Amino acid sequence: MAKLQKSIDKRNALIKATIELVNNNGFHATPMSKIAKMAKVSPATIYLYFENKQDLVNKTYIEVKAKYTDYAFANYNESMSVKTGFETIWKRIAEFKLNEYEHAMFLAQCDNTPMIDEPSLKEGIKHLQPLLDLWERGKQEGIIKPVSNYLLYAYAVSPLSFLMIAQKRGAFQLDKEQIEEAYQSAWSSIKKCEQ
Amino acid sequence: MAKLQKSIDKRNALIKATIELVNNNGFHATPMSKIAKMAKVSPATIYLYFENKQDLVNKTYIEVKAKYTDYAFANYNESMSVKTGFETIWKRIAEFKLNEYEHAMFLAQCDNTPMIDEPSLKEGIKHLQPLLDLWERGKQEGIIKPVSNYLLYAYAVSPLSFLMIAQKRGAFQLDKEQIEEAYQSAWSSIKKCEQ
DNA sequence: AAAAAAAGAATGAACGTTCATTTTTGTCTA
DNA sequence: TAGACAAAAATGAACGTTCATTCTTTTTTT
Repeated sequence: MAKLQKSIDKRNALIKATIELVNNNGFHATPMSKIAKMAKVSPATIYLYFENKQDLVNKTYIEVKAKYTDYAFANYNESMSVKTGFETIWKRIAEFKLNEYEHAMFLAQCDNTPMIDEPSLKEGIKHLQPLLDLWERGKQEGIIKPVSNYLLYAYAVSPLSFLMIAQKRGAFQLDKEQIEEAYQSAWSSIKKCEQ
Repeated sequence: MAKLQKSIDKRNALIKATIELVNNNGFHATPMSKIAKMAKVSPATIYLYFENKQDLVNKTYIEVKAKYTDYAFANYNESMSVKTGFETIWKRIAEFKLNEYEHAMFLAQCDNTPMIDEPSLKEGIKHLQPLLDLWERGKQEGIIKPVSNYLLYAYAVSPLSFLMIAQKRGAFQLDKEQIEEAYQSAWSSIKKCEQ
């Protein structure tokens, strides 16, 4: 067990270093040698855990995406009403983007860049399924606008990415009240009018 | 004039090649030699027009950003009402993101990556000023929600970036009706309630 | 024919990856 | 239980390649 434990620690250190360095310098400007140094490991050791640099960054993406969605759905269960369920998920997503912004920034970079290969991007999308299922239910119940889930996501969730980046750049600071207001705006955007 | 003309053509070809290659491969995977080849120019020639690779990509960013905002404000003038002005600008932004998506994708990558240096990012932001001015006027007139311009942008404009990327990835297709609906959603998000 | 622009080849540095070797871990034997 | 030994893990140095940039020469322009 000691052996396995040690390995997992190193793997985690490599993933952590990758996130931090890619966030600060971008994929192109983070050499394997720097990742190794930050993880306190020899460059050669990386290749015991990952096939190559692309594999390292793909796996990092998938792990961070899983972390994101675990976080988002932590307080949610399917017996909730559509409205409560959405509020629960949305607020967790907001919390993640604003508190765990190292991870959120990394995802934003991956999602706007040809950094990650297609299969890994596909893999990452799967994790959002519970939110899509909730919306489908909402549409059937006549509570949610009968439009594509892409539109719902764009209206209600994607603004949080913009706010996270503006906040991270120090442009302004979000407080509790603004988050509540942003939530109301998100819900208004996706709920069926005048129910 | 012939000399200058020729130079501008080459410069434009270099900028165009940079956009296309960075879009497809990312900054890290587009060597100067490929940019040169696509622009039908020797690698050494690039250095007659730009200081170095970073300068090339910075200048490309600023040019594309200027193109974006010129496009966005083309039909707008300050004598319009707040509501009409916003609709005019918003629809042009939508058009740009969906039709000129090569340029829009490039901007998205720049804005989510440490690819562009800080001064050039700052330079690029300036161009949005007319929209911010319009919002300030709207707040004074009691038409627009009295909240930070960052929030207004997040609610009303940033969803378009998400939709552009989804569309570009072939995930789904936006039609006229959905754009109109997205506009209504955007306007609802920023207008002061129940005026 | 001088000056400017452009070209291709050359250069040196940096990078991803691999190789040969050492260190650590875990197991088996006496 | 001590010690030997095989397997696994880890390492630092080395390799070959690629890249941004520069140098020298050629072509074009005026």
